[in-house]
Amino acid sequence: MTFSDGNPDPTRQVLAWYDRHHRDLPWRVSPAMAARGIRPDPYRVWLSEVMLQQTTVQAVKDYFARFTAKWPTVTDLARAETEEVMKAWAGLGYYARARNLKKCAETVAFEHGGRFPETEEGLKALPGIGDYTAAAIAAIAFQRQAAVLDGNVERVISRLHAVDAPLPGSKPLMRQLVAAMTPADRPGDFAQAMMDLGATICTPKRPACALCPVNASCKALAEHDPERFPVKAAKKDRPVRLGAAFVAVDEQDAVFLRKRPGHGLLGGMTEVPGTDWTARRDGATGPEAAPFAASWESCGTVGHVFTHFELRLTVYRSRVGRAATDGTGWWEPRDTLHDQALPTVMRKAIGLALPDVFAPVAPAAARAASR
DNA sequence: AACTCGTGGGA
DNA sequence: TTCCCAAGAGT
Repeated sequence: MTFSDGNPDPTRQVLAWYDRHHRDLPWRVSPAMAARGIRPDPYRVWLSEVMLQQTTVQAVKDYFARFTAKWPTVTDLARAETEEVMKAWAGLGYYARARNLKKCAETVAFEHGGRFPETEEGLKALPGIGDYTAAAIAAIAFQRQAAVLDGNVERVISRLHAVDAPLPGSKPLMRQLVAAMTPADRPGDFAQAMMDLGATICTPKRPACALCPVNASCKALAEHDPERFPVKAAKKDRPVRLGAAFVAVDEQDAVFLRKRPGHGLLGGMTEVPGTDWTARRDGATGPEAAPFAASWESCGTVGHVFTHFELRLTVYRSRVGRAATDGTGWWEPRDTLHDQALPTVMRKAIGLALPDVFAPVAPAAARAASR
């Protein structure tokens, strides 16, 4: 089949490329299996899609394996303790995803009889499932002709059509362009093909256009500057915030931990006591800011980069009796410390205070941050 | 519509 | 070193 301009149908070119060059991923049903009518488990599709939100395939693989081993079905996950889910998610980031994951599992298990809705609209009504994830599950798990638009597809589409309008404003246009390409017969394979193409060929820098199945149709390549796309709005600067963290250790090497509020930054995760993180350079980051009196000893500073600010956290350590602490937390034995729902920044802080508990994380970055 | 929300890896 | 960014969602 050819179009009037003489180029092959880009949709079929993309699918044919996917048949040969698709990535093998733990949550994926290969195109050969899909052709034989094998359908992926909607639970595994959903879990992988949520984990992959703004997160690399490499980072997701281990977490996906642990989650599916521990909770093989959505009902298993729905019955789990929320704290156990937060512990299993610790280190993956964007912790609202874990809270919504649990809520979504409960809704599916207890209000939908353990089955996921099969339409985009039904899926999007669930917590943690937005435009992209709803379309991806509908297409991949339920063979619905849904237009799947993620960062990879945005790059491929914006280059194919040389979309000059900047993201995110150009998203509706791009969704329309994807919808026009999405086939009725293999919508799930097509979505995954476009994402694989964006991840392996149509890359942000130095795309391998010579290997691209749709290079003959690509307007950006014809203009000799594919890297110009997608055009994006200017990003804001990342301010620095300062704070202090206090690692209290008792006679048995247990560490005093607290639970953060269930919403906002690192919501629902575990922490060591500390100050607020403020932009003020004259803010209290010394031992006088500690939640309880002790002979606090400075351990140095850890740096940590969040999405919209950079943190420099001064870390203090003290050996204290259990009676010295307030009632806002608990004492966690050092043997079970690494199983807690501690986000990476807290592991860095504890690692600086107690190098034999957590290996110091990213020492180079920590040194840079302390300057 | 513009902010908030993590982390690690690659160039 | 610094920057970018990776299968985005919620508010």
